[in-house]
Amino acid sequence: MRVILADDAVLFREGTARILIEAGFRVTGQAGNAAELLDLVRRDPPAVAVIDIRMPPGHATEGIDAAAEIRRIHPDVGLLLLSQHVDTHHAMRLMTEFERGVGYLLKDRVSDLAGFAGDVRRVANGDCVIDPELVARLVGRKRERDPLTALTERERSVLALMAQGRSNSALSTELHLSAKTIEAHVRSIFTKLDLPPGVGDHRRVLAVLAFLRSS
Amino acid sequence: MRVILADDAVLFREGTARILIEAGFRVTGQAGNAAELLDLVRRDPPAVAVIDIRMPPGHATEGIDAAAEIRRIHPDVGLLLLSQHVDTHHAMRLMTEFERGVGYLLKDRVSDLAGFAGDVRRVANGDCVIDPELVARLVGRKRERDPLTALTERERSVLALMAQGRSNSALSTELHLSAKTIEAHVRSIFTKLDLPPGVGDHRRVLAVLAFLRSS
DNA sequence: AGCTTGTTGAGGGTTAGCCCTCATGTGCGG
DNA sequence: CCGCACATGAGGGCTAACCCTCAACAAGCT
Repeated sequence: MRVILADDAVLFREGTARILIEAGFRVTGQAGNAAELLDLVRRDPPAVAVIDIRMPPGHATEGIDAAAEIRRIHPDVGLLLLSQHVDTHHAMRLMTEFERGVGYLLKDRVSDLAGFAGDVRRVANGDCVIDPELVARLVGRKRERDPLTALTERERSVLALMAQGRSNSALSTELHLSAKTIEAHVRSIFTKLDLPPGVGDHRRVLAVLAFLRSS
Repeated sequence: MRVILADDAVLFREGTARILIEAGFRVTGQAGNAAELLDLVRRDPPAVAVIDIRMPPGHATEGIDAAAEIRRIHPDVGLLLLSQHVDTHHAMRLMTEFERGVGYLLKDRVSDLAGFAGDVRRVANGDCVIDPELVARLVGRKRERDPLTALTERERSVLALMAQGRSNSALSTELHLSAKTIEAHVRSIFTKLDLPPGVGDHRRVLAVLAFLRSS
C-alpha cells in the first residue's frame, strides 16, 4: 500500500517513513510543505496521505487545506491528519468536510506502532479514524461552549494575531485588509466574546486572554 | 555506539530509533518517562542518551532533571536534549550545569539526518552541540534573565493587574494611585521589558504576554 | 425571490492610553 | 553630604483604537 508523508519536521517525517516501511507500506514520497504534497499526489496518487496539519508557510491549517484539495482531485486518497495538539476546531472541520477515508490523530498519543499502521490502513480503506481523547472532547464540548466557537474563521485569524501582540495596523498589512475591516472584526470579536465596554476593562487584553485560555 | 532514547511520544521515539540504527548506532533501550530512562542507564550505561526535555508525569523538565541525574551517576554518558520549542531557560540551565558532552536541539529544526547523527556522535564524544537559533537567542539574552526581574515590586503589581485585562482607570482605583502614576509605571514597564514603540506592535498585549510567560 | 450570515469597508466622531518633560520626597549606601 | 533608585504625579500633546451607522456583495438555504 502506497503512502505519501507531509511534515516539515524532518526528524519526525523520516522516522515515521521508516516505521511505515517496516509495517509493509511503500512510502512513495515525502513533502515538507503543502505545495510539495499536492505535487506528489498529482503525480502519483497514493492510497493514503499522512499529513501534518500545520505546515509552512503559515503553520496554521495548510495541512487541512491541502487535504481538502487532495479530496477534490483524488477522492479515493485516504487522508490521515496528524496534529501536535488537541484542536477540536480542526477535528470538527475534518468530520464535517470529509465523510470517509479520513483520520485525525495526535502525534504524542500514538502509543502503539502496529495500531498506528492499522489506522493508516483503515483510512486508506475508506474508514474514519479519530483519536479517542478527541472524541471525548468533542462530546464534552457540545455542552460546554468554547466562546471562540462563536467566532468566524476570519475573526479567529484576527484574534490569533491580536494574541501575538500585533497592532491593528500590522493585522491590516498581514491580512491584506483595510484598517476599517480590522476594526469591524475586532468589534465583532468583542461582541461575540461578550466583552461589553466597561470602565475597568481593557477589552483587547481580555479578548487575548480568552484566546490563550482556549488554545 | 550505544544510545538510549527517552520520549513519551512513541511515534517520534520509534522513528528516531530507526533513523539512528540506520546511521550505525545501537539503540540499547527506549524509555517513555524519566524513571524508565534512569533505570535503563543504570543497568547498561550508553555512550549517549537522547532525551526529550518534557516527559511525564509533569511534562515540564523531567528530561533535564533526569539528565542531571545521569550526569551525576555516569559522567561520561553524553546527553542530547531535544525540545519542541525554543526555550532559553532550559538552554541556559543546560549550559551552566553541564560542561561537556551535552547537546540541545529542536525537534522541528533537525533538517538533515546525517547532521543529526553527527550531532549525536559529537555529544557522545564529549562535545557540546546547540541549535544555532538558540545560540543567537542566548547571546542576545546574556544580559537579561527573566525580564520580569528587572521590574520593581510596584511595577509587577501594575503588570499583574494589566494581565487581568484591567484598564488604567481600574488600576488607578485599585492601587489608590493617580492616573498619571499608572501611566508612568506602564511606561517604565515597557522600557524595562524592552518593548519599544513599533508600528506593528501592541505593546500592552506584549507586556501581558511576557507576564503570562513568566508565570 | 427573500432572508441570513459572512466579508469587506466607507464616513465620521471620541477618548483611553500612550508620549514627553519636569518635579518632589524618601530611603539607602558610600 | 551626594547620588541613585523608587514612588508619585502634574502639565501638555498626540493618535491608535475604539465607537456608531450605513452599505455592497457573495453564498447558502428555504
